[in-house]
Amino acid sequence: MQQGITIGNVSQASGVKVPTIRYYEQIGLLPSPPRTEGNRRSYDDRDLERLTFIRHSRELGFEIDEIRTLLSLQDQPNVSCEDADAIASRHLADVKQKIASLTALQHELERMVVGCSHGRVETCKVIDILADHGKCRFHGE
Amino acid sequence: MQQGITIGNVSQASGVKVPTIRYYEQIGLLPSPPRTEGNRRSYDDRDLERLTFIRHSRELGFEIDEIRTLLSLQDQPNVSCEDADAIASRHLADVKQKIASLTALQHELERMVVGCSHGRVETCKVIDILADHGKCRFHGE
DNA sequence: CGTACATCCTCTAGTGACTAGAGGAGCAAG
DNA sequence: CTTGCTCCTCTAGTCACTAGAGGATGTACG
Repeated sequence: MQQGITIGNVSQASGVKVPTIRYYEQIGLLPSPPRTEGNRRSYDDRDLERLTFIRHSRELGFEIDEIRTLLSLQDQPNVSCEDADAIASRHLADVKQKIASLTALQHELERMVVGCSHGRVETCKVIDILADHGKCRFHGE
Repeated sequence: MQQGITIGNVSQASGVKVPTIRYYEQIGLLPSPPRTEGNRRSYDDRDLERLTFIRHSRELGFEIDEIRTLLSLQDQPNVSCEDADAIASRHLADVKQKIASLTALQHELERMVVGCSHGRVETCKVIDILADHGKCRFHGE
């Protein structure tokens, strides 16, 4: 169990930037670590794990509040994982929805770009479609 | 050419909320309209078109600065539409990238949810994968 | 032991694109 | 004339950071 890791090293190891780590501490997502004589933050392996968990969760698109819940669940191994399952499932539904919406958007943008006359603005499909909602097939989100 | 439209009506017609219209004016995206004697904003059809253009562009995910460019292009029908094409193409590339990333994310979340034991946290795949980056197949954006 | 230089500290303010709310004025209908 | 709606300005809050100022501490080298 390593102790006394500096913020710079825990940042490197976890992939979370130094100011972000301090920000997480400020909002209470990461516990305030003990300080050295010179007032520097002193982390241990447990903090590194926590930060890695956070970074990974953020990469997967979870919000800070969701991560708060997930972290507290992680600390209680005997509790039902129902809540974690619910958070992940809801998030999955969001992601699916977003993909559907973005795919519709992609088709619309393709139609715009392909239809572009590459000439003057007057005959440009890009501007044309944006100006006239009726010509657009995208009604997503 | 209708004139003297209230902010409420132009909001209804364009689908842009009243405070958002005022915000667009503040950041210079929409020109400041003339005022009535009672100091109310007085819009015309041209403003409505502009707002519709903006709303539609926002729905398609364009940023305000991009919309600024697109709007100024729309006002110059004889200019080459190269710039508009470039903006749309770049945006299309972004969207494709985002879809790819979200799709990878979707698979990872599915793996988490499906693998969930629906029992205690200790054996929960959701928490497990989040905690251990090595078990995750998602490494996107 | 001195001196660079890297790393750390706190604090405030800025980002994008709005949204919420306070506190007040104008306007149309009954 | 009053009720209730819309409108006005202004400030501050949202989310998840990021940037920068201004200063203290720690470390490597000569």
